[in-house]
Amino acid sequence: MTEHSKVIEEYLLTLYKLKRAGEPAKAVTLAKRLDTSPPTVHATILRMQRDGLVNVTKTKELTLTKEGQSIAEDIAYRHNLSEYFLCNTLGIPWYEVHQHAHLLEHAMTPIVVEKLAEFLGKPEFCPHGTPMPGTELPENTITLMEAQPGTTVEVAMIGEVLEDSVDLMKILHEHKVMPGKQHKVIEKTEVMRSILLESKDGPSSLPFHVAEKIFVIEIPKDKKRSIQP
Amino acid sequence: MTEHSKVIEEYLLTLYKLKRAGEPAKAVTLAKRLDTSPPTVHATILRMQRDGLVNVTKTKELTLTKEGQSIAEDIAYRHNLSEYFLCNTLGIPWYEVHQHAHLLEHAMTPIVVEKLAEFLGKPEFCPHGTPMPGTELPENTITLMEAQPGTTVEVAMIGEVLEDSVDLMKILHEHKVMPGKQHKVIEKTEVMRSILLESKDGPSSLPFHVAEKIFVIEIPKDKKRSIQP
DNA sequence: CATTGCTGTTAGTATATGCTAATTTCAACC
DNA sequence: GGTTGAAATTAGCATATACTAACAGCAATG
Repeated sequence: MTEHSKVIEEYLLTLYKLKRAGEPAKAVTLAKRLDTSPPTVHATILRMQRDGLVNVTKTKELTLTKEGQSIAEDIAYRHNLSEYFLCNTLGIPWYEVHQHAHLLEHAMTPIVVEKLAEFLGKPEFCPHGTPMPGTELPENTITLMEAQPGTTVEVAMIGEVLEDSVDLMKILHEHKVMPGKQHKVIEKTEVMRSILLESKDGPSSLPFHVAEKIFVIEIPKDKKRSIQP
Repeated sequence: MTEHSKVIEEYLLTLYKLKRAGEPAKAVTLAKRLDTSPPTVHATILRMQRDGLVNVTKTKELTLTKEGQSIAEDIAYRHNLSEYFLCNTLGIPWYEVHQHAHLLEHAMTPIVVEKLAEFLGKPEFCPHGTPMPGTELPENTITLMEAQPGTTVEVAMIGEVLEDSVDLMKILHEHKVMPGKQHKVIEKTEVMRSILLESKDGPSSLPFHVAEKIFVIEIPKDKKRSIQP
């Protein structure tokens, strides 16, 4: 497990997240996510292949090798741990921590990771609800898109894709669409392509493409507010 | 104050530390400290000149520009703050924190720096006793080389040059030659080129080249143990 | 004054990372 | 089957960072 450059670590992490989200792990997707040109991505992938980090299938799908996977999980862990620290220890708002963690994740030695994890009490989820590698979301987790109008749901995780837009994150925050909060699904309107929610903090409207990336757990009616005070 | 690469930040920090230590800020020195070849240093300095970070005098001395100085102080602050955090919050031994901070110092956004400083209570010294930029050691600080046999001194700072050798740092730790600890100067032998110390934890012998980099404060006889329990 | 030796500099390379423009490939669609 | 369009790739280039080998400059020393 040699050390790799920041760039390579970014590629690995992005591939890892794409796979997690069930999105196609192709070169174009990487290019879009990383905001780099396709030729650059191409060249970088060649180096990663050479170094045994990824494989390319006949259909041009990118798959992480054992080693690539292992490194990616490591980076994801450092990222989530950093976010947890920034939010819970330093008090940086949960919707802002992503960008800061983005730098820290490449600058932590194994000892720092270990000591930080101990200090934080070995958290299993980052402030956006993303489980650390090795941990999973509850079985009954669905996306907000799949939630039926009339039901009440508790937010479990804000999809990582959404984290890139601080503006959007801030709005989610203002509407208390955040892990642990409960919302009632009012309606899903195809015309507006958005979902209307209501919580004790007021109503919210989320476009479909956002709702797709928000993961929730349906709360049985008789257990409502069991978690949320 | 544009962002600069890790490499450039390293050069700036090294120049800053050289100047602090009163050592010649020349290209060769940089090459040795950074363990890179002279041609590489040469080329990098050209870029730094181009970018308004350093000036080169006729005698080939390197001086930081206003901007270079300002960035260097920033990095030094991030470094010292990181060390303080790693040592006091995470419990990593003081003689090991340098290497870890070396990575973190380039990965902290201004907000993280600010929040971390608040969290730590705005410390003024790192675990090695190095003052944060803007803070100074007491006026009466001398090097251990200058301390007279027979006097008792309290360690104020372990020179940053020494931090690079973990082995040496560990020995200093084992002999309790660390900030805040008091030692009696027994003798300074020219033949052995070393200084003999004694503290309640036992005797120590430090070679001159190390003693030169250890900064102490002479403790008046009647005030001995006023600080150390 | 000439030699020695450190320091700085030039020349020549290499690699990682980035770009644009142009070309190829390939599947999907008419 | 041929066309079209997205995706991949190639060509050509630029910059930052590294190296070794070779050479230049200059001060100290004999």
